[in-house]
Amino acid sequence: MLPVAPTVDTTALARFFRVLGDPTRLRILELLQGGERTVGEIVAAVGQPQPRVSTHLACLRHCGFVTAERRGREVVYRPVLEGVEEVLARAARAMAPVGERLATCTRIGPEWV
Amino acid sequence: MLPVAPTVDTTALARFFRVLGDPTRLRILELLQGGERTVGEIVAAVGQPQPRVSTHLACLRHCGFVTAERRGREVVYRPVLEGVEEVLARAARAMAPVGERLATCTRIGPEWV
DNA sequence: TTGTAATATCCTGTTTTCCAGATATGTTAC
DNA sequence: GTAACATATCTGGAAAACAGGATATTACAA
Repeated sequence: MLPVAPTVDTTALARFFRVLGDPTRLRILELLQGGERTVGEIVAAVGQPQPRVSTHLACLRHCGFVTAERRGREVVYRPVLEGVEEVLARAARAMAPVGERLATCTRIGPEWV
Repeated sequence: MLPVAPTVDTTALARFFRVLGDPTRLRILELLQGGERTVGEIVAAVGQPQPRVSTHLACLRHCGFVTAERRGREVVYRPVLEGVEEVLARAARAMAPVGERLATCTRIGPEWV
């Protein structure tokens, strides 16, 4: 079997999934699906230190998942990438049968449970 | 705003996305959507060293994305997790507007382009 | 201007993940 | 049994990603 060219840009797609591959970023995206939120609200909602949340927001921003708008001394975040909600929903459903395994599987390399 | 409990198990979901967050694993999954394949075929198709492919296959196996069946001296892999195909398709579409950015964004941490 | 609130960035150490290559296991043929 | 083939695992090392905390930036108020 000859090497096969990927049907989509797997590099970009993998990176897309990697952005989604962090619990905090996922929670932020979920939260923003409820409408725009200030950083302060997001920090309070995910219950993690502000610098960390800010870094994750920067990631989502740079990768084009969300946009930020300054309003006075606050900054409001809002989702911009269409279809992400759908991806999350489908993934949550697809994952269900292996949820247990994924939750306990702490590593991706060897030392698999 | 009070801390909000995640609507889904974000830890497991994040890990799910992490499994998808590698180009080689993505290519393997795509390939397997065309039906079952032996390891040899997969190695040839993705054009990467056999031990590496084997490790990625182990990951997909342990996480419940695929199953393996020994047939003589070969091992045949086959997808088992329903809905993954759909997730990949939706993600590929959702990603399109930011594909460029994701492709050039080599890091997730600082040093953003 | 000085202070304070809101947010962003930088620095450092640790963990996770990946790769490369060597080697082990299992299967069939001779 | 031994050789050849197919696949899996192990080892070490490099790099990416993450956490924690200090610090910088921006905007507003007194």
